[in-house]
Amino acid sequence: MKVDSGGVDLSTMESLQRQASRDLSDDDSVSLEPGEIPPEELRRQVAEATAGDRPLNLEHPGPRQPDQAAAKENASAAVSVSVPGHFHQGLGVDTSPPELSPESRELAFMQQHLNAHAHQAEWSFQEQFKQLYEIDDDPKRKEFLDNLFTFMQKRGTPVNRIPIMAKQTLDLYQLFNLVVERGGLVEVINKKLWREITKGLNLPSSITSAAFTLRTQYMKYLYPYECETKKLSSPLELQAAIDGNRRESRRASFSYQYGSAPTMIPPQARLLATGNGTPHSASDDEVAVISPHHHHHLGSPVSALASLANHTSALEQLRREALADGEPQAKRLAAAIERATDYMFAAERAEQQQQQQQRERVQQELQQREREQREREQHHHHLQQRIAVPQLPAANIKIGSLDNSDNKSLILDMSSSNAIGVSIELNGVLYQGVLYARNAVPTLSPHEPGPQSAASIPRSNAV
DNA sequence: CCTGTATTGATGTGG
DNA sequence: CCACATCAATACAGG
Repeated sequence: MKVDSGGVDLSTMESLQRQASRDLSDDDSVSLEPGEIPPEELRRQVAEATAGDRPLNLEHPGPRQPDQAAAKENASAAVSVSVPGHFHQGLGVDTSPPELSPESRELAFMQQHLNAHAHQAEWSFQEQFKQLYEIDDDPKRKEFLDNLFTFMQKRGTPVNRIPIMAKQTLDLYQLFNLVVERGGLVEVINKKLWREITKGLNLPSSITSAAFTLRTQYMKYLYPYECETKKLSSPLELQAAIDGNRRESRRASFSYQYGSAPTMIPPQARLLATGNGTPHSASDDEVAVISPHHHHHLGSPVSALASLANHTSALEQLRREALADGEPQAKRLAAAIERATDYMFAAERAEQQQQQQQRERVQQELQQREREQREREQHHHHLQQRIAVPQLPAANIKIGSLDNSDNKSLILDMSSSNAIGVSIELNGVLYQGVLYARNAVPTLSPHEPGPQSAASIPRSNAV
């Protein structure tokens, strides 16, 4: 009934999966306890299923996506062995342990680590990966996916699920190619080339929101990689492109979150998304201290934004709780948090721009001073240091006197990448606590779905 | 059951 | 009318 994307009949896979789910209940060979199946056996089974000879009895249909079988319970055993990087390797060959690239090995390690704590949550993920690898035989696909997943893993936003579109796993490889062919995500948005992309992906036209969905998925799963490997655009350009398309009067959202927090930032906190630039809106009685001396492991704008968004989502939670309170004071607190959030993004963006400029300056200056050795060295050193300034939003953000009328203060300790210490003083009463990131960045926590839940842009993404 | 999240598809809107 | 943005409906997972 469906598309043939890339030479492989996907309907085959569907029926295979359906049958697999049927077999689930009455085949003992796989419904073993986790750990009982020797790796060789698992690999063999995966290979068999992969080769299409016989369905892998590890699936059951999920009501939401009947075609996306996702068996957790019975599949858990297989999971620890079948790491994404392996699937293609095991394709119809199995027998000997596949040669793994260092990346794959790392991935494997991490997955195993993860699975040790989360057998359950992992199968659908594995299944989705398998499908993605199997869409066709193109060796470049394997290479691309390996690189992509490794990259995402390293930057702290591991791909824990494959997006679904039109009841099929979205072919990230194909999507990436199609977009890059057209000059990258920003170009595609600006030139409105989504139609071509959806055609290229054989997506049915019934998905009227295809353009939007593809864009959001791309931003989540592929854009960082595009930035890294193709350097076709910058996040700021992307934001500008999105803003350019945004409809008037609609609520702007801080769309580009780099695979992190959902978009529940209140409208007031979104001046950044409105396009007219600089963070102006903060009232004079607010003070934001942004001190970027916290070194982030990746030091890229990408991770900085992700981290920032993490923090922000926690803040947003706080804000809502305050809002839900109903007390006038709490409401004002909520407003204050909004402004704090606003400030954080503003500051972050400003800082990134600044650093971009610095980098450019560095380039120029380095060329200029080619001859004057001594001076050059000084500058070099100096500028190197400036480059090295980490881009994490802030170690400490302090907003004082948030309201003219009362004495309040909000202090955010963001020195940890996974938690925010929050101290709020309201009329002499001190409220204090720690907000833990819901999507802890590099931590492989069993139930923590990394980017997938976090990065989603779709609507009701309340944290 | 409730909440959070993911996905789909209807509807609205600007060009 | 097309192409896209937005949002409501729906459904699963986990607490």
